[in-house]
Amino acid sequence: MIDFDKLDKTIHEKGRLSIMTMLASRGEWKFQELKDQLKMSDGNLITHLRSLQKASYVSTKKELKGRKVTKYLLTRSGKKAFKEYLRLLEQIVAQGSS
Amino acid sequence: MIDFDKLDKTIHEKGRLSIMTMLASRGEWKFQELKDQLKMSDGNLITHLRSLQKASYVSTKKELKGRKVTKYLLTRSGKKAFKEYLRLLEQIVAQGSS
DNA sequence: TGCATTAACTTTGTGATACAAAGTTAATGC
DNA sequence: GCATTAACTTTGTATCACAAAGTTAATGCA
Repeated sequence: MIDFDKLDKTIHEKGRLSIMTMLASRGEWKFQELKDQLKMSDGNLITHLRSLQKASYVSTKKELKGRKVTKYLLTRSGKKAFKEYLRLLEQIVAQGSS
Repeated sequence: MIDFDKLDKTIHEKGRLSIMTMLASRGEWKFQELKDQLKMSDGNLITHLRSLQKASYVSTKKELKGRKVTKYLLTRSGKKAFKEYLRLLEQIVAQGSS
């Protein structure tokens, strides 16, 4: 049986899962880009980003030239945790398709 | 981009996802079996089962002979919804592994 | 016959949290 | 100096996961 206890709750939430998926598929995303793509409110998006940062899954890069811009990206441990999470998804897919 | 809005919230919760995965992998499960496997409290388990029933994803079969026993199984639309959910998981895995 | 046991619930309470709306700060360009 | 914009923070609400304890009805045994 699949060990559902291992399913990372920080990642397994629609909003954060979508963020993680985006960050995993392409290196860096601006706050505005994430907001546009995911159609989240500022407050909701930043809150999710904060909890991902708190979990050390996501870090930021500030652009100093020009307008204030913050870019978000996965940390090493964020990549690792997401990979592990995907492993579980694969197991679920395999189990469910049997 | 993956359409995360389509991600079925009724299924996408750890407890209910584990129930759905079990029901998808084998036809029928007794309440007690689910409880033992998933290590959930009575209250928590039945609540999740209820919401799955409310969504018409799960139905029951009562055994009349002997001790009171309730068996749970996926409905046709439960199978369909789960299949659709798995399709999305596959997309996430594909996207995340790229 | 009645009592303990068990399955399958229901009820209740609590704590966590997703989400939106509105306000704040600081920098830019006109 | 004033409007605009990005990136926040704060606040409030509604939902909901989960546990604990209580309820009901049936069984099997003393």
